Amino acid sequence: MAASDSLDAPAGTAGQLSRGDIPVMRRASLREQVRQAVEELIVFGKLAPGEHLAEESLAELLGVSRQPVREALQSLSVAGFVDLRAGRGAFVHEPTAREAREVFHVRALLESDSCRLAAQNVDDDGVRRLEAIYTQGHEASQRNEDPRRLIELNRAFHRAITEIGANRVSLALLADLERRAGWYLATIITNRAPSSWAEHRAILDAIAARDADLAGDLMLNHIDHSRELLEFTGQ
Amino acid sequence: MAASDSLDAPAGTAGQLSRGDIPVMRRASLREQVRQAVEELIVFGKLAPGEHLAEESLAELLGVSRQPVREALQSLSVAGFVDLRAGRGAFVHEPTAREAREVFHVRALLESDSCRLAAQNVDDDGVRRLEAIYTQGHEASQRNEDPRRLIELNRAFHRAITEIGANRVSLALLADLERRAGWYLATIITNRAPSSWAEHRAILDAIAARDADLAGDLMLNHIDHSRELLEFTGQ
DNA sequence: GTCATCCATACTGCATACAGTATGGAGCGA
DNA sequence: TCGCTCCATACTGTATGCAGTATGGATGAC
Repeated sequence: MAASDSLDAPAGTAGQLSRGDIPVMRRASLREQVRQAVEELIVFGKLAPGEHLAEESLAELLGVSRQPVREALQSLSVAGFVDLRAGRGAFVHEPTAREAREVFHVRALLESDSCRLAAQNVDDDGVRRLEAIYTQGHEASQRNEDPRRLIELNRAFHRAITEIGANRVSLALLADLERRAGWYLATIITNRAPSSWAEHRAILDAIAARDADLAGDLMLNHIDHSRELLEFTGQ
Repeated sequence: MAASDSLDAPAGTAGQLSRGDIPVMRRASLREQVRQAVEELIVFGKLAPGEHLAEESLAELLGVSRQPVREALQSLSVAGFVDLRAGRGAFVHEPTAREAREVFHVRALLESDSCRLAAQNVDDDGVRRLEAIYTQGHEASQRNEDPRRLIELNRAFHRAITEIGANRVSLALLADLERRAGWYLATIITNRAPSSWAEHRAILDAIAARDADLAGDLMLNHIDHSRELLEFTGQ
């Protein structure tokens, strides 16, 4: 890391340091902390779909004033976790099976494209990074480790590909879609497909071979295939 | 419309009316009005990229308090029109050529998919609606009408297809992307391709024939093709 | 003249205050 | 018993107040 290099240098030659090289713990804004807290409450089911989120009571619960709570709720509204009814306030969004399918569909589109881009942009270092995650995931999967770890590794693999694809707009959209998808998985989706590391292997090979079309098609099938295995409650 | 039907009915039988059938002018919230006002100021170049948007002065300019301005700025930040720097406030976002390309790319992806869905979902009424817009656009284009009307018709055609495609998640994302794209077109893009109604004709035919794959491919080429004709300033 | 330090300024982020409105139930009449 | 009206309540939307911090220029040291 550049910062530690500079720290190793003799005192007085710290001029190489640039802004942010030595970050200090800067507490995130209250509205951001509130946002994360409320999102977790929703994702973990502590706040049920349809529930009215009164600003005052939420503020008291979290030990802050209404203001940051308001702003957090508006942000969560954009992300699809709550609905704002004019004059009524915020209510926990009630996801439908249709909506879940749509989110997964769009996610498949964007990830497939990112995968295509990744195959075009990837360098040897990127391939090594993917290999490392794949090995971890493959082994963890075969050893039947903790499901949460498996999910985490699965996400890591997908995110790494998206980052190599390097379309920041797509990256930002996918971040939101993934969090929504995670919520759906935790609530209205009763049965999820196991992540297939055999398919991941094929995708990785296509990327390593810089075969963009193949990589994109494989990823599309990979996600759409798993989507068909999902079972939705309701609708 | 259901409302007028009911209004034609004899007095006293108004029980058929349901919520919202007779909407009254309900002023949008201040934060929403501020949001739109500031977005227009940015899109029309009244506020230059990089400019600092101080809450107080904006509030005074618009005749409201800081509160709705704050909330509007946060909303505009999510939409990509302003950047929020912690402790510094809001600055008009400075779009790059790369970012513009990425937005157009993602837009092409989503619209192409919507087009595919449209070809699967469309009914005869939908085809007629597209035909009507096409005819208008084609003729207006041949008569070389006001560029703003041409742009409007072009948008109408694309939006109609997206609506027939009926993926609401995609629809919402595209609405945002289109507004960003409009801004880029107005600022950093110096030369835009004329909308091709010949290509629109082919897309419409594919939808009418319910040929989803062809429709999707045509739309992808249509947008990606026009993207290549764009010339960007900077970067 | 150059550089570091200090401070006045301006503005954000959060808290509080106030006015207006949606809502559900009590009360009243049929 | 049923339905309408009216009102108390609770909560949102907006305004204002206050404390903390980033910034740029003035001031002084070298």
